Amino acid sequence: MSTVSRALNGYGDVNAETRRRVEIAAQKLGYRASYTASTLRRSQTNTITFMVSKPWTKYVDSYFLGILDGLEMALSANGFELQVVMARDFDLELDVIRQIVERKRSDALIFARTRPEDERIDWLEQRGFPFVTVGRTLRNSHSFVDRDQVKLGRDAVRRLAALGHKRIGHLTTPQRYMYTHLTMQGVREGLEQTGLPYDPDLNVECFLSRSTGAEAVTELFMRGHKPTALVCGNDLIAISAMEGLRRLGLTPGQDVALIGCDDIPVAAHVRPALTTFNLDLEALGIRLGRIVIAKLNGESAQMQELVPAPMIVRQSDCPGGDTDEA
Amino acid sequence: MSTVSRALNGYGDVNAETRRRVEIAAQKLGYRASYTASTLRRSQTNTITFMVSKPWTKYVDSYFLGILDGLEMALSANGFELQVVMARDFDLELDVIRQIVERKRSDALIFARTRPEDERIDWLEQRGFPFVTVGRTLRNSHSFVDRDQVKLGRDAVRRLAALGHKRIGHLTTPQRYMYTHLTMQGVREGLEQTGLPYDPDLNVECFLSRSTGAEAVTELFMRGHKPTALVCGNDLIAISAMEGLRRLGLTPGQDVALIGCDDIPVAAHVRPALTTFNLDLEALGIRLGRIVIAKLNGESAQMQELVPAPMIVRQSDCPGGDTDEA
DNA sequence: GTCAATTACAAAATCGTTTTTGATTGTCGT
DNA sequence: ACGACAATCAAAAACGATTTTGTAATTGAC
Repeated sequence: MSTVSRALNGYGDVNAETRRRVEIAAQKLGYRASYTASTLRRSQTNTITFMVSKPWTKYVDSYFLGILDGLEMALSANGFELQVVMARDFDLELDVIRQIVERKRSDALIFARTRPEDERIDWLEQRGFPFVTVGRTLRNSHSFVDRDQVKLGRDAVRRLAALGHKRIGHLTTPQRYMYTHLTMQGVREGLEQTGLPYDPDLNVECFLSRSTGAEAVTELFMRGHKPTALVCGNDLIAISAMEGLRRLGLTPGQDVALIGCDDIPVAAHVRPALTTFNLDLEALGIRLGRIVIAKLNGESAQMQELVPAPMIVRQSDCPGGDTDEA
Repeated sequence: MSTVSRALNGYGDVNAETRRRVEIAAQKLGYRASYTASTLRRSQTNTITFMVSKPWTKYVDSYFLGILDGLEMALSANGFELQVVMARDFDLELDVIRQIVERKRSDALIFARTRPEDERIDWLEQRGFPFVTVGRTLRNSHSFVDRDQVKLGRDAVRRLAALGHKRIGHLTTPQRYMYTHLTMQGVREGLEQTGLPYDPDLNVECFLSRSTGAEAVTELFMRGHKPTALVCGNDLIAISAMEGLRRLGLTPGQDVALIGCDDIPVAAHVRPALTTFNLDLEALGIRLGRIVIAKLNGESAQMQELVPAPMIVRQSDCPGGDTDEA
């Protein structure tokens, strides 16, 4: 029995001939070690858990799936299995985490959509349970992978400014999330660098769970500060904003420039084709996997990586008619 | 020890006072039964596994996530946990399934994207492992939930025919999948019912993993059979097809009518707004969960449910200029 | 008051592995 | 020829729960 175990797990102390015999017997009998029993004995699950949070419904589109794709690749290459669990509501997130950690269901945890102050991170740090996040927090005391949101915001504004725009609106993602704040910071920096004034009234917060870009545009124009360009927190917001502009009798990509974010599949196919920021989600997932594995191998240092988000220029970012002077 | 177990699991044979003491002690110590040990002893995992298959990358958008949302709801309400695993490639699907079944990681399996002849189903049926699929097969010998694809294809054609179209193209999803064949059957039935001839040359197969609608349109028009309307296997194909039509100098929703499928979030925001078929993925997930639970409770009958897919009429299905007679 | 039944808890067996410890055999050097 | 050592394998302990079986105290019936 013990010999079989050692043979199948490739340990020493077992004759080559014996090992072979064990292997063909296992093959013939269709024997595989019970995952449960194995996990119980060696106290590690060989499983990494990715928690996907609300709102993760169809509106977030590709975001999680892309990451998971890369992550699975990195993990399975190292003998780990990827498990995905979902928290149906914000309130349930911590419960889900506790369930996993306290019942010892996983070796490490990964989750995205970090908040500026994130209780999930506090809780995990306190217990010393290994985890990595997609996204930063205010403290940044942990390991993470993130897109360079600040640069992204800066780049968007600088491009629009270079095209001659003077009043640049920002349809932001929910301020609950840290990445929104980083983007906003980038936008401010971009304005500063190009000598444009920062006007908080040009920001409107949108939801992730509904296409609220159109409403945001209406709101923005009703306030009276008519922007000639819009930085949009994601592509869906941008596409919905186009709709809102049309309702106001404006032509998106002609009267008002738009820049989206994420480069979802339809971004290239809408009219005008959306200028946006791409992100190699799969690569991000792979990095995530590498960091987790390093952590489980005893690497105790914080590993923090920022990945670039290149701009994909299409047609929606038209030159800016400066309506004040023109 | 045994008393503690029975107290915490709510069994009899334990004094109310003792139970209370156990509970507060557990609370104070933060004790939770190890999932692994518990699973080993009672030989059931209380976990249902959903396998998501290739291509499941960003192009499939919301499909899986919507189902998972509903499924999680149904399962957690019954004390089951949902686990998601991914097969990175078609070849790996069976391996993943074997891994789960043979290593006893899960009580039941769910997966989508069934094929006309599906070896996964054969394998599972042979071992008697509980499973439910999203989608049918040629034999339909198992439990499933599916959208009424035939009716969907029929409805699409009938609507277009009623609008005066005589040559209706079909940009199909990959023929590898069963649902594609069912839709095609529906399209044929629709043509029959409206007295239109069926011309296989008006079908073009598209990919899920890339936006190939535009190429398909080019192909179709190069063949010489210029359709005045297009039934598209999914919304992304439809939106990409619009692009292809424009390249040919045609105006989608005016020169050529389009009907998509799935009602992805942007469908309402593109120009022309896409007429498509909706599907309540969450409800589908809930049904899925109910069936699985019934199966685990010893229900041995095949449970097969078809859910309707209502048409969402927007602007892309314009009246048909019949170019032959006009 | 005696015996059976009930209640409440404790002890021991069990689930299927992995790991530790123990035992047997053979080899080698001196 | 003897002990040391290596190579193999077998036996037993351990992982942390649940379930079965056992036991003591209490209750109830006659």
